[in-house]
Amino acid sequence: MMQPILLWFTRDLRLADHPALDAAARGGDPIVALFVLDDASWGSWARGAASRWFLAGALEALASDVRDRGGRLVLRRGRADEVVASVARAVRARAVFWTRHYDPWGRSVERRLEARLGELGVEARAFPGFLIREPQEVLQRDGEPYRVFTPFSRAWLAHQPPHPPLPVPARIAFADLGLPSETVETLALRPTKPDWARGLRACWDPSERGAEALLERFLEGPVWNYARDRDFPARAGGSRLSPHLAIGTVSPRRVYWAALARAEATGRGFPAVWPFVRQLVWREFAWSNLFHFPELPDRPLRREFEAFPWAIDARLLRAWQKGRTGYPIVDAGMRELWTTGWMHNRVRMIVGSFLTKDLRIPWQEGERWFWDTLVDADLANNAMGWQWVAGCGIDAAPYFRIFNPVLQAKKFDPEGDYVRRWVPELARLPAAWIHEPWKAPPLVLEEAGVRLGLTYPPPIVDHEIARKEALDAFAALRTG
DNA sequence: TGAAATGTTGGGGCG
DNA sequence: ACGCCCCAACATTTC
Repeated sequence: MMQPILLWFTRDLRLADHPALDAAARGGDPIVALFVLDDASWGSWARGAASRWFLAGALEALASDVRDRGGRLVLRRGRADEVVASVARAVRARAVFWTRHYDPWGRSVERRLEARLGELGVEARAFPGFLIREPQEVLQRDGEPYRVFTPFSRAWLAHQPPHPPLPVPARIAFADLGLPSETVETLALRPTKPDWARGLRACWDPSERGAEALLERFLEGPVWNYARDRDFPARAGGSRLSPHLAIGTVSPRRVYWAALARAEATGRGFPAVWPFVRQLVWREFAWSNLFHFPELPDRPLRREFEAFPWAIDARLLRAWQKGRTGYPIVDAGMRELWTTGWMHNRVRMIVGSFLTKDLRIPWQEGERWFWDTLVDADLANNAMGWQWVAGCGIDAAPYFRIFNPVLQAKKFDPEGDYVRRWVPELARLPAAWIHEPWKAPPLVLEEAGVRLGLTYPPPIVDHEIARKEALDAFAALRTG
């Protein structure tokens, strides 16, 4: 038998627009498909629970696609560099191909792997595919990375248009060499004793086909109203592709091209899809940030924030996590997250501001919670988002930008539909009071069946006071 | 990808 | 008729 190519799947669990797979298939060599569940190399940033659930489904779907082509997706756990090298040796691979990482942990795994493969005399080739552009491509004139989104996006757009996405290779010679393999079950990616994944199953199809369906649905209509609808959490204005982009069941380039092609085909042109494409560029910006500032997930990029007087309070943190803060829009968001593994982006900003400014709990606590509970948990997006909302990032909201949860709710959930959906104990309150039930007249509360402190908590902090305290804390930071 | 505080303007009530 | 005041509406500044 010809020497196979070992295809190490990472966050690229798809067949379409997969440069490493395409290159491997092109030569006609047999391809051994391998996925390694490696928690150790990522340390405290090993995948969280919700994204493990999503991963399980994506692996099953990919395994099925590989099986349909005569092969078998080999599943292993352990240090990826060790496992990949040992499988490469066992199958006498000619080469190992994979999709490149951009986070510091993945990059060091790759460096160790390259060294091991070098010793074995096996070719090692890393391909793009996780991002549309490489982070090294989009730099300022002086070679420094951009620190502000707008100029980054301008420069990003000014580059040559990306290549069109690659189709699924017509012929892929996936091999089944009878290698020992875990199963998706033995990898224990899904919850068992308390099965909290019911809401996730109802929401997501974690497969390449699921991603394709979402993309098609989105481009059939919602994309044209994206700019108008995206900020209203009760509307289905977004694509919901984020978990697929995080795990690679769709490529960002495919999404980008599909949007542009649809704009073209319907005679609308680029501006019609820019608000949506812009979100893809934000993702590129986040990964550029992480690539150039590898401490992004753990340390504030504005170092003075190391000295910020946080107010750590486990009781308040738990109330936030459980969606029992007494601020309906915050609680709705946190419960949507818990139930579905996803939260509307506008609401992510509101709950983030509430945690870091109103409760003055360190942004890393929020980042951790999101990391564990989001199906779309993405190291760069998550870290950048939390640093942004806390005011310590490089293109961050100024420290004094404190969201008022009631005003935000009235503005972006004017009828209260979002709150009604996720905080059912308030569902019968009229829109006038639903975002601040503590101000509602007793009779209104009674008619809606709301008993503050019993059926729904009173606010755990007073926003007016918390806001002033946060500003004082920031002032203390500035004067040193 | 804010919100609150403060300043300005102009219409209208009223002595 | 006039000046004064109030205050809503809007703009600007500040946090």
